[in-house]
Amino acid sequence: MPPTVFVVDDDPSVRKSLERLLRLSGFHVQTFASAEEFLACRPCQKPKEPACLVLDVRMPGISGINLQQELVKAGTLLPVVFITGHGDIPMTVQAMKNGAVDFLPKPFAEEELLAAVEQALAKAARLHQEAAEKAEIERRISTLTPREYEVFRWVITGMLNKQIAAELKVTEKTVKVHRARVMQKMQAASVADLVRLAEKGGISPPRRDSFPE
Amino acid sequence: MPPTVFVVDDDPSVRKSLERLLRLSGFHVQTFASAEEFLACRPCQKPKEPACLVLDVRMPGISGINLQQELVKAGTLLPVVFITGHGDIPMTVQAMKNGAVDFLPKPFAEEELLAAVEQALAKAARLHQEAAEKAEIERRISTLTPREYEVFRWVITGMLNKQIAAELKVTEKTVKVHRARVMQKMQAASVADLVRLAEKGGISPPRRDSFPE
DNA sequence: CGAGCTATTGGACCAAGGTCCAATTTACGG
DNA sequence: CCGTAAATTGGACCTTGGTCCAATAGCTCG
Repeated sequence: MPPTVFVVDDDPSVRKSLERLLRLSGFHVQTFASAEEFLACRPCQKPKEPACLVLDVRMPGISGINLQQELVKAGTLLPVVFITGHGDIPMTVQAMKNGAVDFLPKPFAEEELLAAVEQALAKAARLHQEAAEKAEIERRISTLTPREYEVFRWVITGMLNKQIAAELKVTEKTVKVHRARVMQKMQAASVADLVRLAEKGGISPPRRDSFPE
Repeated sequence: MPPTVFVVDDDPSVRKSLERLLRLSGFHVQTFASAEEFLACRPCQKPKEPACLVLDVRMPGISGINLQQELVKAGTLLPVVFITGHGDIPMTVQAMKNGAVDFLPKPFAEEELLAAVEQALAKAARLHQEAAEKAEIERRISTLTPREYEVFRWVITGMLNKQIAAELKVTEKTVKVHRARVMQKMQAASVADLVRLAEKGGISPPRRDSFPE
């Protein structure tokens, strides 16, 4: 199935020609006449397949820049390619700071847009991949009991079972049990794996209770 | 000691006023009349302290954009704040894609420039920190003998000594010795530490020789 | 050629990790 | 009030990892 390109532009003729161009290039296209209309389409903002957004900067109502900001704030991983007839430099800077893939002033060559869209879709694929991995890791973490989670965080600091036991004020035996469950649930074959999973999952090491020195 | 701000602009009056503004704001300032002049200053491109570059886009000879590109290619970690009198959107996009912190069309408010410079210096501090860490890790890795390096790469995959020994076609004993040296030289207290050092140092796991299945 | 570094291995020993068995206590929801 | 899940602990046993000792062989550099 071809990747989807969303197009948001208030000018019907632009929508029409963009849709035609993109379809002929093999993409699935969905157009919207305004930012509001796009926002109304919930599934569009968290597509299951990699997708990207071709967005007009200047539109009645919510501007393209504002729409992008909203999407970023919402954590939507939808790379944006801006097109504009009347853009200025501060606007461009803002858009790029917010992670836009490209910012094309009209008129632009068709190849320019297509290149930008390709790049945006490539980025979308990367983001999707990373998000999926992170989600899977977080899913596994969510199956840990509170105690197991504690042990998990200590283990990835490289501490010995004995030390962790002292930290949690339990016996080494208990730590071993929890630790084994953590390895199982996280599907890690070694401490090395566990450390990598923790890094990707953004797990911070705990701060110690006791001060040995 | 205050951080340094490099200023490159062909207009003497701009240099003068920028230098004055930045000095009054507490920065150490060094000005250049052209990209060539800046490039001639070798130490400026790899400063020991965090620094940043305020750069005019349009200049005779090498343009600001090209200078930035050269610096990026050379791996210089010098955040750039662009200023320009006659910039256009494609130029802005290019500059931002190359990692510019900001792109200010003249005339701009003094506060705008100062804010951008502050941000650039903050970024410089981060980059410096990261580069220093990476350099230190690479220094440690460079002290490893070839064999130790091999063992290092296998250890961080989480393999057992026995398995590594089979992989290298030596006895488990030998692996233990190398492994101990690796831990020493890398200054790692645990496998968890070692894995993190490897990640930061960009060490890739080796591909296996033998196929157990 | 001898000095020094590297790679290799052996033995002995202890500490630590992992696993199988089973058990008790606590807390929460139906 | 009972069943389930979580947390805790014990014992026995084996595998691994880490460390101390010492030794041999190949190699390169003065």
